[in-house]
Amino acid sequence: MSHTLGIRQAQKQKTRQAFLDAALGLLEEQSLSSLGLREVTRAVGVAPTAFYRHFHSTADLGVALVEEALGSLHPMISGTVSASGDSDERIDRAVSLIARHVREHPAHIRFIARERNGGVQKVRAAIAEQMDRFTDEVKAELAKQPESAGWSDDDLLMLAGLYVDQMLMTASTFLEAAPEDQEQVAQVATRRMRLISIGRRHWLG
Amino acid sequence: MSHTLGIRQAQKQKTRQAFLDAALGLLEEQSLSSLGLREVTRAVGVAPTAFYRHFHSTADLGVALVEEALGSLHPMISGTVSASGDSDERIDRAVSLIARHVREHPAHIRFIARERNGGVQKVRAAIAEQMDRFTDEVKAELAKQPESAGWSDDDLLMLAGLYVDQMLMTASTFLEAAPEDQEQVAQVATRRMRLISIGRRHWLG
DNA sequence: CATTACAGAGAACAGTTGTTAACTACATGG
DNA sequence: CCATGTAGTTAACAACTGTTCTCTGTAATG
Repeated sequence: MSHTLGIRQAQKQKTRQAFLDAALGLLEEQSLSSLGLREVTRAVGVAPTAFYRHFHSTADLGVALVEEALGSLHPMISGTVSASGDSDERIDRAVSLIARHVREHPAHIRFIARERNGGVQKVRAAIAEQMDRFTDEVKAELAKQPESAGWSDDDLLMLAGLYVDQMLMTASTFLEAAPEDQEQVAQVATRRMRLISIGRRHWLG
Repeated sequence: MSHTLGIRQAQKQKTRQAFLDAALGLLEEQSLSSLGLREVTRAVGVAPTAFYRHFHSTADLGVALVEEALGSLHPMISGTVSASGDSDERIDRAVSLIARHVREHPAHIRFIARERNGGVQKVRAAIAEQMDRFTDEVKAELAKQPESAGWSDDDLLMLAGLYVDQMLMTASTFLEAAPEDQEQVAQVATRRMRLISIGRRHWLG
């Protein structure tokens, strides 16, 4: 299917990745709508014009970052929902999975949380689309569980959305909390999830 | 207490308000971190240097906007929690209060939702502080209700935070939804709140 | 081996940015 | 009524922005 690509395309992808990495770094202290093209090329160590070989605009770069960031989030979310064990164990595992992901990819989380409501329409749309995708997957996973017997599609979607939003908010809270507060953030997040799970158990009837 | 202030200070406050209004308008299509000082003065119709008579920087302007936006949100939140009637009636009323607030102050909601995780540290901090204030008030209101008998302080705070976050997210969703989708957004938000309320009822024991 | 495609460099453009200093007009307080 | 304080103006600054056009080196192609 995909054979080893020539040293030319390889170098190009390498540079492109350097753009993404540099941008992600710069976006820790600002929003995408204030990210300048020259700023990025300077950080990469390349001429301003080289930017155009890879992206039409910084908004385009942002859309590419959405793919990367939410791509890395994908396995985390699946792992979160499909864990085995009883409800409390599943929740604990989910929260610590989130905590780990934030530790390993802080810039990705920051970017998504920031630009989800950010000033660049195309990026907001890209994030919304991917999050809808996630929600659908979570919904499918939830549907498999015995607790979901008798649930309508709409209600399952509602619950899945609630979980997904909660996960992103939890991740973002981890990100901004000082190291010594991480444990408390985890506890509050756990109790939130637990309350939602209880609501789920008593939803019908 | 506050007698009529001189025509001089009155004019100053008027100009200051013009800055806030203009900025809020400009921020519908960008984030605070990309808002330029000259951009704002141009929109107000005033010389760039006049800006410094009112704010140190655009970040400062942002902090002032937080006060204004969350000040307008304040009565809405109180009204939301302290409504009378049974649980479902209260939820319906809360959701339509939110919908109305979004209709009347869209720019405020957009600003808060956008800058809550935005690129300007001082503004993020100001929003977090005010939201914590709100959460405390909601917690106090919840504590008065009979359903909260036997609840610990920590759990009440957890629940209050869950409600507050949910309200802001609902508001932001209303904002981005097309007019014809507003009703469905309201329904999903209602069901989310209902599920949380059910979780609340069965939290103990 | 000759030709082509193309990633990146370099220079230049008009327009923008934040900040400074010295100014003007005028409401206010003594 | 005069002296003072101050909201807003004007002009100028160096630095920065996105974009265009031209050029160079070299991997890929036949």
